[in-house]
Amino acid sequence: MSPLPSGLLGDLDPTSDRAVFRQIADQLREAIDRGRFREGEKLPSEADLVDHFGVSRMTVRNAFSILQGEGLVHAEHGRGVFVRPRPPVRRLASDRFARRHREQGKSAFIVEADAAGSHPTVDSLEVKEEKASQDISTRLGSVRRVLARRRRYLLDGRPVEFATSYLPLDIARGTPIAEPNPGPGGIYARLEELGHHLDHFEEEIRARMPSPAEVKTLHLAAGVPVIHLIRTAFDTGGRAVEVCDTVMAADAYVLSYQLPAT
Amino acid sequence: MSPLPSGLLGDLDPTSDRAVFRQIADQLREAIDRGRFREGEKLPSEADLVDHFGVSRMTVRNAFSILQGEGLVHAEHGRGVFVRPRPPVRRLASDRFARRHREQGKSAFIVEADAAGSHPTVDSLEVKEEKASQDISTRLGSVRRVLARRRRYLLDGRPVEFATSYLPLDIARGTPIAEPNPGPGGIYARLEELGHHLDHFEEEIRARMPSPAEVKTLHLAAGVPVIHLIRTAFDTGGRAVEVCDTVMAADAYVLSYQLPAT
DNA sequence: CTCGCCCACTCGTCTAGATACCTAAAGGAG
DNA sequence: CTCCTTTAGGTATCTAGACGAGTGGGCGAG
Repeated sequence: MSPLPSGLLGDLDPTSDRAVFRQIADQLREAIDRGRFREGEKLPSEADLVDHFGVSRMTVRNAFSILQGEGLVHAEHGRGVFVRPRPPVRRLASDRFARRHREQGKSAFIVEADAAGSHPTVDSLEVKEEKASQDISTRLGSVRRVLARRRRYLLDGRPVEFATSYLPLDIARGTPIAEPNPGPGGIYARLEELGHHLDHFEEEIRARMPSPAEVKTLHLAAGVPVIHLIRTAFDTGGRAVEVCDTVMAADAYVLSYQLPAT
Repeated sequence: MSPLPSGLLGDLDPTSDRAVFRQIADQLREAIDRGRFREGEKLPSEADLVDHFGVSRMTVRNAFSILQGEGLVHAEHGRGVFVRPRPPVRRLASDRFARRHREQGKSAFIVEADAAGSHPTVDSLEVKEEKASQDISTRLGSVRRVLARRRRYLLDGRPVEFATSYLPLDIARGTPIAEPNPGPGGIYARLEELGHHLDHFEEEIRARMPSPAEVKTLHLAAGVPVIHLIRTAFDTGGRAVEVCDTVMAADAYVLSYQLPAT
């Protein structure tokens, strides 16, 4: 219960219209922005702040809850509240599905993570046939049932992405694509071997807060949104041959695209 | 203080490990997902839920606070808590900067919004020379000062996007680009007229929770992330001629890109 | 020295109020 | 009829305290 170092945080302004817990949140936010507290560093405990500001504990907790919602800090039960470190991000370039990257033998995720010096893992593999949702059916051109390939990607043990690929049964059934491990180069390599020469991809990107299930699967901290990416692969005949639905921890990714100016 | 319609919400499970306020949040979330409460509809008041579940008010508020963080509901002081309606989204296609779209005379934003039947506005215009931040300087190739063009875009009165364009002074100073209204086709049209023939754009996309300033500028509800897009325009000589830093309300946008498979 | 236990510290959850302020509708004064 | 006041029903903020439970260090037993 050592008192706060004086000067670290200021006083409240009783004349202000701003609610006390917001003022406290503002002070902490500013201290973090100014680098007074570094990444991973422990903030003053709730009890410290109760003493320093002379408010009740709920008020302090309200302040912390604001900062958590902003993704600035995270609380650890029994330890304290910490400045949330910015994890290393994974950059996705727009040429990541270029044919030349498929010749290697490993999946794009593994190759890329190895190059970045991280330790990649893939788990939660599930491959099965199922009924297509309305949305997937529309994107694939009115198919009823699809082959679904689900998997989760981890970097250095941290889950960062959860993806499901959907393929029409007439394309995928009975091929290596329906196997848990589709072989070198991934399913895009298999699709081309099967005569579905890929022409282009379309990607749709949204960002939103995660559902409770996504929080669990991706071990998301409070205040971390997800990037929801839906990619459709088209063959040279203009047919949609695959839809991949991906949910990514937003703090782990930067997406990068090149657009022609023509 | 009319009692809740029975059957709308269930009971608590006292044997569950799950905290009471989470159980309440779960029930409300499920009721919303199942369509028991529609978009814009008012949820039971805090007092109703206090009575129904036999808990204290703080517990109910905690439950609401979870749902707010998920972007599912929003509270209106003195009115109630409402299911947050999903606003119409603006789709950004990857060909939105194609040269053919520039010949029209109006800015891309206006044309597109008119086509979608919304009422577009642009405000908060500011054009001035300033010192380049480290990041902007790097992207533009070590320039010290830049012309900054700031503006905010609104759809039907709702702010959806806040953007700043940065251009090297040797390109922009003294040209229509330095005017508040750069003329038909926007600054990309002017750049081409000035001999900077555009070759391609690079876009970097991140998603995160907004800063307090962004919440204010974009009138963001709780639980709405922002999409942060940084676009760099390159001329045919490979020089970066503009960087545009855009912050978008994530619930108002779907980004769409086409990637070649080659 | 090592292991296990205890205790201090810390956040998590919940209660039971009090006061403030906002909104909307009803009702009364003009 | 119009406008203002009242009032009921909402959320916003804050207090004071209780108990639960995870963490980690210190200390004593072996």
